[in-house]
Amino acid sequence: MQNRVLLIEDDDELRELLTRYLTNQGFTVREAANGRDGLALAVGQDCDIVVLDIMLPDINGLDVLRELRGQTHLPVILLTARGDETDRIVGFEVGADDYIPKPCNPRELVARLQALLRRIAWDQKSDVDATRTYGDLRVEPGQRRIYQDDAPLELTATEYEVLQVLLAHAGSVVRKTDLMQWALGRRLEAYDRTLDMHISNLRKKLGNDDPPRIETIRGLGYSYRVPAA
Amino acid sequence: MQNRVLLIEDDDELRELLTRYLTNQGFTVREAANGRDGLALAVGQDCDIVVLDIMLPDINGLDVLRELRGQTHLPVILLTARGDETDRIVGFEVGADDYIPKPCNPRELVARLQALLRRIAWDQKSDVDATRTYGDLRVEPGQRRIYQDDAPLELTATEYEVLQVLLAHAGSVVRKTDLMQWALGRRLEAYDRTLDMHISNLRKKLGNDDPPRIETIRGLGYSYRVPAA
DNA sequence: TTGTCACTGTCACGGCGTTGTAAAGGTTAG
DNA sequence: CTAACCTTTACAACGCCGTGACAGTGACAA
Repeated sequence: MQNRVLLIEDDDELRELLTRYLTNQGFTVREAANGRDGLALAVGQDCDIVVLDIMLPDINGLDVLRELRGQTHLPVILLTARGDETDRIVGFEVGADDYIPKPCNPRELVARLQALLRRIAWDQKSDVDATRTYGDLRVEPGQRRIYQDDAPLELTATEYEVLQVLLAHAGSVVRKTDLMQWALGRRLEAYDRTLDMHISNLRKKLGNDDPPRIETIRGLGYSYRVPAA
Repeated sequence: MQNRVLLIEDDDELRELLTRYLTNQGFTVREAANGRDGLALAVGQDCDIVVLDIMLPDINGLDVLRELRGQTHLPVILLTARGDETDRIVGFEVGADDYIPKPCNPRELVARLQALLRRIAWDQKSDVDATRTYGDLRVEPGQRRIYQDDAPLELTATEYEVLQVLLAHAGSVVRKTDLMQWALGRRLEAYDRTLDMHISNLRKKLGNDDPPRIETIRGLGYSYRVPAA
């Protein structure tokens, strides 16, 4: 895909350098030497991403960004003088996606451009397909459900968390103290039998196989073993 | 929206410092002190964004990222030693969204976290103006109406918002706190039963089917399930 | 082997927090 | 004023977590 970059930068030398580099890297580059022209090109929608210098002769770069954000959510990377922390924070607040201090390394600029474009491409596809399978179990994080052979298990919120953590560590041991922290969100205190109960209930709901799916490692914790395929 | 950060960092001191800061800023933080645990927590999908140190005791942070990218497109911000250009470029190539040199300024970390989360929210909301259909329901954002089998539902303004949000996330769980923020535009306070009432009224207007179209996920929120085609 | 002890499995119950819903109260628009 | 609608109040029902008790089990030493 040929990506189109709008480069808003008043320093002719730097602008031409970057244009050459970006073109070499396979981008189509449009150039503007001041804020007014840049804005006009940006709202023209003929680009996929904007690289915007903060120091501009006419309008301040942050004002350009503000104006732009009133109309679009076009991705914007700011160029600014190194160390100017105020500009940086304000830039993010106004709606910049990224920030690179000048003098900027062209390779880093390209890397950040590509990262941002990739992020947008990912986001526009549905990403809730992050389902994981462990033998006959299937975790659907979006639905917060776990299926066993396509039949949903009737788990409580805590049981889901516990089983999900065990599955994520399938094959290796999860210490009780970690399991407590990750699934229940609190420390394991002495004489606290809560976890044992959840494990017991989970085993019941998973069917009390032999050997058990949730294996006890005495004195340590538990381990989920995926049944032989 | 209550954002959940997964922080993978082996330096206990830095990790606790960042956790405290992020929590203060309104994030929910989960912690992992090594790559293996971090990976397991990340695929659990109980977080919205990952902050990942490159220097880890067990698995290299870049390998963690590679592994993660095999399964999800979860946004990832890398923490790495200042000036290590190789790591930086490789990091982006492997699929990182952003990069912050250590020692990192917590304010900058928060600014970048928010910029990235905002970008994702923008990208995913791109089609709110288009008419969408979910089974026998059809959302017409232009008219602010929802049709059931071509007959308009008599919804109040708030009911429309609530149902529209649930439909936009059809099939997955919408947490009550998010639903409140997105549909009612304010935070969910304790003992606030407003949402429950709107859900109750919506269920009545949608016809109290069995199984219910709007499913309750106790302790979490609601989920609209599209009736079997 | 036998006894001890700490750890684990699980039953049953209590209590608290969450949810559903009716009805009343308050607010806003026409 | 009236009507529509959002919010609050109140209460009932339920689900789920955590606890105490007791039995079972493995580890270890004598």
